[in-house]
Amino acid sequence: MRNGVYLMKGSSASEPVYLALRIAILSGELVGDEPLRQDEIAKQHGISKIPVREALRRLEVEGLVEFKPRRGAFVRTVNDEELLDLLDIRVALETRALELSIPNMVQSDFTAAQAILSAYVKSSSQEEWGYLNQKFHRSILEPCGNKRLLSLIDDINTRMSPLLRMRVTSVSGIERPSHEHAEILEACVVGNVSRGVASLRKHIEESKREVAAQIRRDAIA
Amino acid sequence: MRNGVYLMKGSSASEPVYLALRIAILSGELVGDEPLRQDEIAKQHGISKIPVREALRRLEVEGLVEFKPRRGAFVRTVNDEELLDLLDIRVALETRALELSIPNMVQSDFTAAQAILSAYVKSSSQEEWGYLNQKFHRSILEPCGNKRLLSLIDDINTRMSPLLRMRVTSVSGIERPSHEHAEILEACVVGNVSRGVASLRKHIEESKREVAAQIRRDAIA
DNA sequence: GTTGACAAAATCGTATACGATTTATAGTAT
DNA sequence: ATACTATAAATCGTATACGATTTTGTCAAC
Repeated sequence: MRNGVYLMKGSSASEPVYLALRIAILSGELVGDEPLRQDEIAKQHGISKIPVREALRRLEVEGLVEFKPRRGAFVRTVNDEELLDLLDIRVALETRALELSIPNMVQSDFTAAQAILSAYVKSSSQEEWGYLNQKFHRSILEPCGNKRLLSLIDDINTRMSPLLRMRVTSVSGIERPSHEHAEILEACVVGNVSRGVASLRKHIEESKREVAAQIRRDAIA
Repeated sequence: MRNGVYLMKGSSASEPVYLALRIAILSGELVGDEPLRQDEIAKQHGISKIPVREALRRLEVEGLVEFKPRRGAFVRTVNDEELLDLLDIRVALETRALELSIPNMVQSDFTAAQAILSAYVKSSSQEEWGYLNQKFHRSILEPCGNKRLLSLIDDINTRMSPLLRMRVTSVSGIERPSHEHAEILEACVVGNVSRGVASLRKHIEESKREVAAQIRRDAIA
């Protein structure tokens, strides 16, 4: 637009593209190794390549996109090994967060968490299940008071979500995790840090084993 | 360069700028809230603003740089609160890594770690101390076999280093950490996971308390 | 039908150009 | 001197332009 609007009001044409691409990748709309054509994306958003490239560079750091020299950007394919690695990182971060969180929890935290669990058992769709699951975890970790820790946990979950979607159609049903969630919350209520942490750790490690088993079976089939 | 070299061989003019800026910030050469003038940086590297901006966007995601709308990029000032938050994250990540690492450790890992400890007690400068400290931690965590966990630990340490440089001139001398390091390694050698993890946790938490105490004192003075 | 070579098209990465906005400067009024 | 405009300079963010590289398409040779 040599003549016309030169800039947005709030400045930054890259921000909307960044968010749009991020969602497209995380939702699974854009999948493995798909090339991200800069001109095309630019045209879709009615802008030039420059802010598109900035958005892609940001996604690169987040691990969602990969740049290959002179070949442009691609949706990053993450393998099973990475999924298991990320689950171990989750164990580390979430157990620490819960440890810091429990001493800070108050009555309203318990009721909020309990409400999510109630919705959880009633949930039907796979999608809703995953959403509530994440929400429950967040609800018991939020009181930890460490913002960077919480945002790091979110990052890891974000990175995992496309992987999990591919992997776990129905990893382990709803029975086990549901029971484990109740156990964790129970420990929080009575303020038993070590028991809560142990339960959470077992919960995530069990999920990891389930995923590992599924990967093993897939490898054979 | 309308006439002349249009592109690098290995492609990506942003990479060198990215690395240079990263080092400049982490080394403390560029400090708090300093504006990062795009044209100036571009000229220094003999390139245009475009790759400079891409480098800055990458650093933004890493938390080393902050963009203010229409005002450009600034070196991000990190406060004491963030330093303490990062230390808690370190506890989470390193204890988990050690837990996974100990069962994998072999004789050569022990001797390598011991060698670093020996150099450690002989080290004179503050700088060397910090370097060996980080190296010791890495040496006992590396066998964990989780690449993303290790690189996340590196990231966190990277983020902390400018903060620590400002904060800790000599947090706690060399006596305590040196003793604790030996204790951790001892547990690794005998393969006692829970004792090793407990020692490492105590070690980092003690450091955190030292830093917290220093911050408290500084606030008064 | 496959292979190889070459030309055309697509795509990348970045230099340059330029409107918009912010920051610095100068001049005027209080 | 201080405060307040008005104007100039600096700086930002991005559209456009273009050389370099990669990919695709064509066609002849085998």
